[in-house]
Amino acid sequence: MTLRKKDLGKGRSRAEPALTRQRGVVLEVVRASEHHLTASEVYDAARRLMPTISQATVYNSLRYLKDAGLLSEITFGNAASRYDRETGRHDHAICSSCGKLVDLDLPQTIELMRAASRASHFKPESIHLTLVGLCPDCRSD
Amino acid sequence: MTLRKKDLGKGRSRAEPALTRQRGVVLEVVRASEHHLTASEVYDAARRLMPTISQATVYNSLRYLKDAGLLSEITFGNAASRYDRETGRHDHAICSSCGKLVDLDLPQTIELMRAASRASHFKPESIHLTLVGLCPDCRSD
DNA sequence: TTTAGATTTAGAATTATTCTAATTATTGAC
DNA sequence: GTCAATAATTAGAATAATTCTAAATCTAAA
Repeated sequence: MTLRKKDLGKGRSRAEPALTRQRGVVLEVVRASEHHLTASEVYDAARRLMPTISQATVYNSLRYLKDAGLLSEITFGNAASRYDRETGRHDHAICSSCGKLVDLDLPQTIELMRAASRASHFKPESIHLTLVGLCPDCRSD
Repeated sequence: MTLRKKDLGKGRSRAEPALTRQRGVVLEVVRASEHHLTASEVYDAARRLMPTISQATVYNSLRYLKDAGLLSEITFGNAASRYDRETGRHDHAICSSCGKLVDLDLPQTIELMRAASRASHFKPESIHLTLVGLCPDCRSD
């Protein structure tokens, strides 16, 4: 995926700036965090670096960065999306008690993608696996 | 899970009606549908059977029925929840083009639950697997 | 330097869902 | 059946997450 110019083939070429200052800030915030921030948490942190940045720009930037493959979005249940600096395919575990969300990597998941594709007759694009359970801290309530 | 009386062990027992008329209507609507309705679609259909039912009651009923194990809730991305008459553990496939959502059953998923539990050290409760791809109708756009 | 198109901004709008307070229904006890 | 307690329903307000709008600003290319 190209991040800079886009050749239109005819007429004047379009301006397409790369990472703007605000997008850079949003990316930095996500990259700097140990855990997976919500848009609202990203907004709070970004404002500390750039006090004039707007909420809409944070949302737009998160979408842009996700589409550019520079971060990924995690959704679960009806909770707010969280953003992950990890962009390779991976799985998640979420604590049903405290909400803690961790990344994990199960090589077997990719096999299930093929099995799911066979069973559904869908042309596979991605697979999403989330374990729900009690995290180490919460299992000893 | 008991759906009727609850014995409190001391003092006066609590009133706890079983399936009320409106809950029955909501359950019927979900059971009657081939696909997976959103709360708003359930509300529309339920109103045809019981014109005075309120939006809040539909939400409350869906939650009640889910907790009672009579239907299940499907969430994906930031879209509205969908409700499924299928209550046993199963997986889903969702079309990235038209949004079609289908149930599927992969026996292997349960093994991944154990693997995920081992990798994360979470005490496993449930596992959620969703394939994203192109449905048969959309793969030939 | 000009200009087309992209980006940002503040704030309004939308959507899904939950909450509130008043009313109604149901249960179990008498 | 009547009564009191509790639960459920209702309409509408409130909340939360996200997207949209329209105007202002920036950027890159000509």
